[in-house]
Amino acid sequence: MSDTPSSESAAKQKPAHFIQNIIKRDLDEGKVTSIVTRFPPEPNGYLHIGHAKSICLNFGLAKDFGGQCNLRFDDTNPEKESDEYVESIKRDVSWLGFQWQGDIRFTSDYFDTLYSWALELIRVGKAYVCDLTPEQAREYRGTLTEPGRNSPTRDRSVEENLTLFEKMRAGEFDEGRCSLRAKIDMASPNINMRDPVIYRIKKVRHHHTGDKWCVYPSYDFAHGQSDAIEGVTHSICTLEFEDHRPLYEWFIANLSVPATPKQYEFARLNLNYTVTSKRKLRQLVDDGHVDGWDDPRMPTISGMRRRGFTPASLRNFCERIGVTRADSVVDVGMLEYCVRDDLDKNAPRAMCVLRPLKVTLTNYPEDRREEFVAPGHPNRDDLGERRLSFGPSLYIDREDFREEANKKYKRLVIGKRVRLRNAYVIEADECIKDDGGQIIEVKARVIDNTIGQDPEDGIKPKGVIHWVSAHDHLACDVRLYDRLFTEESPGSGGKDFLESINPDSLEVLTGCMAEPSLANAAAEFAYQFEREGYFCLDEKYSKSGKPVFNRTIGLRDSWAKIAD
RNA sequence: UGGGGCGUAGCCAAGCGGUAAGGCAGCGGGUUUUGAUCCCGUCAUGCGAAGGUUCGAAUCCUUCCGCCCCAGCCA
Repeated sequence: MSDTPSSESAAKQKPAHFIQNIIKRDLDEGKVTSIVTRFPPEPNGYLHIGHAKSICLNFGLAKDFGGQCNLRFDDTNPEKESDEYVESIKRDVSWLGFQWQGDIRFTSDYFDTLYSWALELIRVGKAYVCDLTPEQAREYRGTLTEPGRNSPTRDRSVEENLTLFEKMRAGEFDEGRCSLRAKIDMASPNINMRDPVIYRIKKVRHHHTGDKWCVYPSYDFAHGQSDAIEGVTHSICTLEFEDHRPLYEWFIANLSVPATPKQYEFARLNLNYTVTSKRKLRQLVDDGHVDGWDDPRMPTISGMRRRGFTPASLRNFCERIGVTRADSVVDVGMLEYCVRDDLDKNAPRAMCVLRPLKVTLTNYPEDRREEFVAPGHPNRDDLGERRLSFGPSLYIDREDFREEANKKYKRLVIGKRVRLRNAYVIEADECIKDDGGQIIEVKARVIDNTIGQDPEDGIKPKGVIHWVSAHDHLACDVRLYDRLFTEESPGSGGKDFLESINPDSLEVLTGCMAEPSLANAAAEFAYQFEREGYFCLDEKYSKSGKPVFNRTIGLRDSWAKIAD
């Protein structure tokens, strides 16, 4: 019996955003009978959190409205593109949980059609071969406040243009020698309409078409027409393309395209303490500030995957931040919340001591061993249970012991008691220091009959700490990550963004000790190390028998505020 | 200083003439063998500003202010 009335769930539903409203209206009015969207990355780098927003939007819309979403590589500039990027993008989209409709598309698959459309434009006198060099073209274009001037070759005959363009295609001209331009309006207040270049010469091998072409269509000439070829109904891009929309529409109106897609723009994602420009991410990689595109500190999809972020958490994040036309900077804390939210619900629990401190139980027989059973998750029986072996010698975290402390400190203190998670309550008697005054061991006593119950004398411990036994644990390393930048907006105020790199964004802990069950950890599988945070195996640095764990994200820590 | 956009809490974001949803963060409290989770409460007499229209304005009008994008043969 379902007791969730649809009205109640409807009341809790997130309100539709402006693009969903546009689609609803188009469907209602019969402008389209079903929708087609597309995610169109250029394969010139790795995908990042900003792309995740676009992916979730485009694939999400198709799902919500029963339409389809294509994956199309917008590969019109062979100089920057490669198969390595194509492969990583395919992997990232799939990993995020989306499946594109049909085969993967490449804009380069449409080069023949695009070329014929260029000829079509020439034949109706709406495109011409321009002999201006790139530098001259810039001068002729005018400025933001001054109109441009017509190219000296703007009025060539159709025949001459056809001949010249064919020669361009045949490789008879050097790069930059000439270009094909749309004949629109050199005085337009919109600079994109001042006779934009639609074909340029690039004698570069293309990752997908090889050496077939030496002229390549520009983004503006390729994008809308490719949308039309695929039957895309709603072509969604970011705000900076807004000024290109009149041009997008001009091509659709002036060419014999099979459909009339419409372009809509939304605000790209910005996150504080993060950079999301391809140029900057590339620089972090190339200059060696990080371990590669998939460094766990990177906001790339591959970096976040290695870090231990889950597809569901990223999708949830994209859902929560909304889709609008207002420039905004989302607090990275929102992302962290989504990651914790998903991991808390799904990650099995385990104990791992990050900074070991030896504890000897003086009243526990030296040769005695016990086994305790602990739940895999405090409120999910389906996650099973694990076995913990207990003995007279243990390790706890250095942070969890103090010789003396005030009442706010709820961990182990001399003369006080603490609960060992899933095991006994113990009481500390003394600690031993080395010559440098460093505490190297704690002597403590087990309080009898405290498994699953409070001490019989009524003196209850205030806190609970995690532990591993000395005789049975797994040695491991742990890599702790902090935000990559120390400033909310790296590189703002004319500074170089590299100046605000956080020198402490990576802390490698060696000699950590985990409970034995962690020996079976697999990459991309999250655990909660109780009281520490969420962790997953790092595939790159782990070796058999010596795992390395990445801290995906720490637990929320209200003690940190009290401790200050 | 041309053109195109955008301004609702610390952050994100609903709202579309009927008297400011929700989430994150924060703060206070409760439960707890994780200082976690969970639960409860609290958080905009005001929507960039000033005028105007109206019984009534975040929503309509006017003016002003601020921020973002555009002068690649990049996307």
